[in-house]
Amino acid sequence: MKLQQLRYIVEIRRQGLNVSEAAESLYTSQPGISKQVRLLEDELGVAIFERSGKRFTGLTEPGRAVVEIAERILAEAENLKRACADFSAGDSGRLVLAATHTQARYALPPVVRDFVARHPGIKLEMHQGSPTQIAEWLLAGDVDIGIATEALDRYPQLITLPVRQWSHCVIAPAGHPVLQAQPLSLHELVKWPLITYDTAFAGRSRINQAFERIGAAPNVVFTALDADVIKTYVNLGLGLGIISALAFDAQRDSGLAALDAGHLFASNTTRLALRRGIYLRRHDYDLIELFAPHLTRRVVELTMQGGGEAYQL
Amino acid sequence: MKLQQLRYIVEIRRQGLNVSEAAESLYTSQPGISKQVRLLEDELGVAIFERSGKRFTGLTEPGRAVVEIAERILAEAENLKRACADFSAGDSGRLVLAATHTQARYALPPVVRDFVARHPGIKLEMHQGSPTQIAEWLLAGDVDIGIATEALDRYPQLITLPVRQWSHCVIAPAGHPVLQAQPLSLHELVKWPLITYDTAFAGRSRINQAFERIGAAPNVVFTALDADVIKTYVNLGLGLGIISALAFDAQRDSGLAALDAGHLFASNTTRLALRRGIYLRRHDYDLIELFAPHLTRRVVELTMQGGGEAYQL
DNA sequence: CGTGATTACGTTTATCGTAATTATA
DNA sequence: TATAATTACGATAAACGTAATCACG
Repeated sequence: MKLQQLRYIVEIRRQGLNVSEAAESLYTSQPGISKQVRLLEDELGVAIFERSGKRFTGLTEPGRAVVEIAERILAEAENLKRACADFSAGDSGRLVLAATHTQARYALPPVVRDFVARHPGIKLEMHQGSPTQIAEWLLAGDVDIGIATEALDRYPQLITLPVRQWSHCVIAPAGHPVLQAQPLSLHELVKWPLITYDTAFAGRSRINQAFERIGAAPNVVFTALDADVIKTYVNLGLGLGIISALAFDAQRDSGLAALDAGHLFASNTTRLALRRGIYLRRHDYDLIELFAPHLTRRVVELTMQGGGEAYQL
Repeated sequence: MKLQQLRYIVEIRRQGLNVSEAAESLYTSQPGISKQVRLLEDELGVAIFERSGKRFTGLTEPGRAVVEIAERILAEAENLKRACADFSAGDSGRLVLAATHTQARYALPPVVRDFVARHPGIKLEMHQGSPTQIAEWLLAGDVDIGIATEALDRYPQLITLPVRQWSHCVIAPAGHPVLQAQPLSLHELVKWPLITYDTAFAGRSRINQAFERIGAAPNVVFTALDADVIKTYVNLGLGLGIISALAFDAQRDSGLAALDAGHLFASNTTRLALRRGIYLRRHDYDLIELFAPHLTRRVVELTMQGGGEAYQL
């Protein structure tokens, strides 16, 4: 059994059981792959692929097991290279971060600033995306560290770690009558047109749940993907905004006033996600700890080997 | 990077950094290994072994990471072969079981009988040992499935699954005055000489805890590794026995009487242990389910991929 | 000096690519 | 008939073993 052979069978499956395409994507010849697959099947004593004549039509039952294990082996081989690159390259390399708007705009800037100051040799890349996009990027190996509030814990192939809890706030133009409401209630909110996040973003699910629980239908006139857009329309007087408390800054948002809404909507947990089983370099640990000081190297290691559910905020 | 090279470095470490011995144990030449190690180090760009001149004196820091990952890769490669052997050989092969006396003597016989009847082609091996021995065997890969009440959950490299709960009973020669005690109490027990398990066997720890909690010192005159020995001495009138309720059978143990002691000592959980990350064959699943019907293939798979702590009895 | 790693070198085997062949949709 | 896998074959390279060399204790 050779690592090369495992690469071949994994790639054949990835390319929809087309050996020719697998050969092309691996920059080798099609007969070479064909032969190695045969040799591997002979050595293992089982057929990996179902064939009708000469075409590959599927994976056999043992083939599914073999490919699954082969993928793990190749992933570990990648880890091995990463680990060595980590040691030999010292403070250089690339770190790819993916985050939602809320995180990228309001939570990460100081972290990124400190990180690049501390690791000038490392190329820090950052991609903004939706929670599900971030999860997909992580699974595909395009991204090292993902940060979001929603969705990440729904992927069993990802390890997630709690970063911090936050709640929502309601924003209104300065002088708006709702600012007199003491205390703020959901029944008060349903009287006004509302502007908030799109579904599956920044705790929108918790907002829906809260209104459902009291049986009232909020008048959501506009939804956006980020708090900046919401603020813009609140400023125009289109309605009240419900945004993450992280996103409001009294100084910068001078024309607006905010009311805490932590008692109205369930709180949210920002989560950091990693692909299960990946090798983390020293910089990865460093960035994680800069962002969430309680997520020390030790905590992260324990969570990764423990299966990913141990740590609680 | 070749699997062979990984085998070489892992074996060198296993043989105490002696390349010549590694070559011997792998039935190959010493210069061959030497060269491949060099090639691997060149490819990875890091030194794996520390050398003083030509002697290997230790692992470098990246070397430790490399060897650790290499071991995982090789373990997965073994799993791959096991998986294929499982499919191609059909109902044949070897299954090695390890259990403590209590389990081997009282819980496993019907399971073993049914298993060999159902899988006549499989060579079922059974080894009796102490809980820590069983754990070590599992870690070394000498044993497929381990069963014990103590110690197994203290090894993070093992996955453990709860099989069933059981409690202790007190046995006495027929006609012994303690049999009149209604209900049986710890204070009653301390009046008599006691015979029970050695430490670290069959829930002895729970027995100690119970007496400590009431601040009384039990008069343990004799300890044994198994209930059969204990019964023998109870029969001789040396004292009362405290044994697993599983181990008492009114018919076979005709000269003895038993009193339930479930209310005196905390109950124990028999656990089944597997090495983390191992590939389980169909027979492995079958034996597990025969022994513990609630541990279906699905439950075991979920526990293994979840990290080993999910399932509760 | 003896143990043990490296270097040198020749044999063998395996890998890969090109070209020809065969089978399926 | 076109697409795609297998077979055939030759060139290249990698792996391995033997023998000789070198370094440390």
